[in-house]
Amino acid sequence: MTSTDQLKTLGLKVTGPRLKILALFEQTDQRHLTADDVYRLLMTDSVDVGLATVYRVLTQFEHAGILIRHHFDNDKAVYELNRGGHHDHLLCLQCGHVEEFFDEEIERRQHAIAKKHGFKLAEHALHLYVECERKDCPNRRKTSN
Amino acid sequence: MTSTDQLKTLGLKVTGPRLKILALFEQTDQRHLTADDVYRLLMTDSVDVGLATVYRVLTQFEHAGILIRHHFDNDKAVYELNRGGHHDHLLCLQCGHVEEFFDEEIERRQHAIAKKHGFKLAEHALHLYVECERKDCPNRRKTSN
DNA sequence: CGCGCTATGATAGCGCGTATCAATACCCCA
DNA sequence: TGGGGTATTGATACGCGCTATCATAGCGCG
Repeated sequence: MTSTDQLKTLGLKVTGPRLKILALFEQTDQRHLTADDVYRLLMTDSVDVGLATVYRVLTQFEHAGILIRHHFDNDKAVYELNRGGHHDHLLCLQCGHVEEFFDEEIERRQHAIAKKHGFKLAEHALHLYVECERKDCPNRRKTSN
Repeated sequence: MTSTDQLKTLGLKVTGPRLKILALFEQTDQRHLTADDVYRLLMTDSVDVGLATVYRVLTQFEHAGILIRHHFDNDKAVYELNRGGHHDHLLCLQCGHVEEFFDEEIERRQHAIAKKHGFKLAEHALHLYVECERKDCPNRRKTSN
């Protein structure tokens, strides 16, 4: 399915900015991008999109299920393409490197815990903050600045 | 140990605002307070403390280990008294009710996962967002507004 | 008690994100 | 294919949580 069809299917009008932003997430090797990252990357590609539009499109894509939003413990939200498989995140405190993982048992216990407390689990956030053992942390910073 | 001694031990000058804020956390039944919560509660007790001081004291207390700071998925940070036992949080999406839990097995697996990926676990955040089954959610909102 | 130095309070500033609103671009239909 | 109605865009003002600034106040040591 083309990006155009994808947007139509979701009931979103097919516009330049939306196509450009979607293409960006599909092409870049950066899995996790902030709104500002997106804005800058578009700029460097000489694609002229307003910052407000970037924010709007990102939230629309999130509601449409195309993107997933995360709030790692810094102040900016990051978005990643929703490829379907749920996972949690492991983040290096030194360099900001992000890695993904999934643990069946943890997922199971989360549901059990919620149930034990009399609630129904709706969603969860599990962030493991780690430190690279090496001083010269090999990973590049993920989010700019 | 008195609050005064506690502050001295930590190398913090014993001042009115610091004593008042510490007393607040020790007395209130609200385990999790935002900076604004603290500010308002002091106001209603006719204790005149500037908002800037509230923010400063909270971060000082956090660094000193008296308080623990959490960023639940809303925009404001909340603080709770550090009573020593580590725990994670379960939050009702409807009413903002906060409950605490601890799961030995999840803790264990978190360390194992970090290790498997070649990192050393420094800290973690695990938030379970749940929904009260009942429409008339019985729990009061925890953070004001 | 008095002095030095830190803490405080009022307020300006900052960063991320959202609301506003006129101008634009998409899409439908003739 | 082109015109018109409506959703989208972009520039910018605003909101909110929090921090920086700086003159004044108050803690505590001698």
